[in-house]
Amino acid sequence: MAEEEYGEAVLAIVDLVPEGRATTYGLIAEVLHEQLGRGGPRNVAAVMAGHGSLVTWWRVVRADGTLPAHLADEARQAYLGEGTPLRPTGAVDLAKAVWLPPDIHSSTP
DNA sequence: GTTATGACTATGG
DNA sequence: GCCATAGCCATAA
Repeated sequence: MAEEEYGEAVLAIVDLVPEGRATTYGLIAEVLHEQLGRGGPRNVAAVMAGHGSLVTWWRVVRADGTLPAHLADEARQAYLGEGTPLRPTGAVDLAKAVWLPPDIHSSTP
């Protein structure tokens, strides 16, 4: 159970990512692991695969700023429209565009 | 209960 | 710089 809760949490964080920025599966997974006690980049990806269409999925990239082949093409257009810093390789320049997810473990009273 | 799979990550060649 | 392997976590069959 609680798959929805995990999914909601993932979608919520993704929805919080500001324009022109991006975050990684690992970071989201790490924060969720603090909140829900379970975590894994694979699971975050699994949620995105199922509910990704409901959020700005292109703002979530892999640890090196790249994205799977079937998404890179569409994500690229989104990045151009939002002004997300990209690398010559077509990947997101995480050095500038990285966005740290809200660490509720320390921010929330 | 066991096996297979995945929008992942880190390390080694 | 790119390709292959190992490890990890949860879901689905």
